[in-house]
Order: sequence, then C-alpha cells, then structure tokens
Amino acid sequence: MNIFVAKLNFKTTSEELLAIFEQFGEVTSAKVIMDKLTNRSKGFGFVEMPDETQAYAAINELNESEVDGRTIVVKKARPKEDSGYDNRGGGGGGYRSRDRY
DNA sequence: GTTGAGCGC
Repeated sequence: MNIFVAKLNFKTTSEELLAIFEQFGEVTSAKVIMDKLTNRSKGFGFVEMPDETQAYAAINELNESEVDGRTIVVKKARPKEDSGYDNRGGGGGGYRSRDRY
C-alpha cells in the first residue's frame, strides 16, 4: 500500500517518516521527497506498507496528526491503474463512502 | 534566511 504524506515540515526527513509509520506496522520503505536543487524537503513524502490493514490503521492514526510541529496529511497514494471498473474502495486518494457497508 | 494543498527518479 503506497501512502502519500503531505504538508510535512521542511526539516522532516525520511527517517522520521519511517520511525513514525513503523510504529503502526511494517514499513517497506519510507521516503521524503526533496528538491534536487536546494536539497530541501518538498513537504511531502511516500510510505510503502505491505500490510493494508496496518497501512489503513497508520493512515487513520497519522492523518492530520502533529508531526515535527506540523499537522500532516496522510492519504492513499495516487492510483496507478485506471481500469475503469468501479474501484469504490480501490483508493482514489479521496474519501470513501462510509455509508456503504 | 524563506514557503505550504500536495503525488516520488
């Protein structure tokens, strides 16, 4: 499960993300995107977790949480495949219908 | 020494 983390603090690093997400489960890889020019953090990163259950748990717990003094946004990463099927729970990076089920 | 709604080389 690829997780997208936004609104990170500029001094936040991938190691911090790894430390934060690994608390909720196994983290395959955690990386914060940095600018190649300024070597500064772009303010967002990606976290990959093999277990979807832990991934969703981490998202629910880490979303809108205070990290490094800033409120971060943890969501599912952009869907790679657009098969056209009704991927209601496939994760579109948005909200899911809770009334469904 | 900065900023801030966003998807990675």
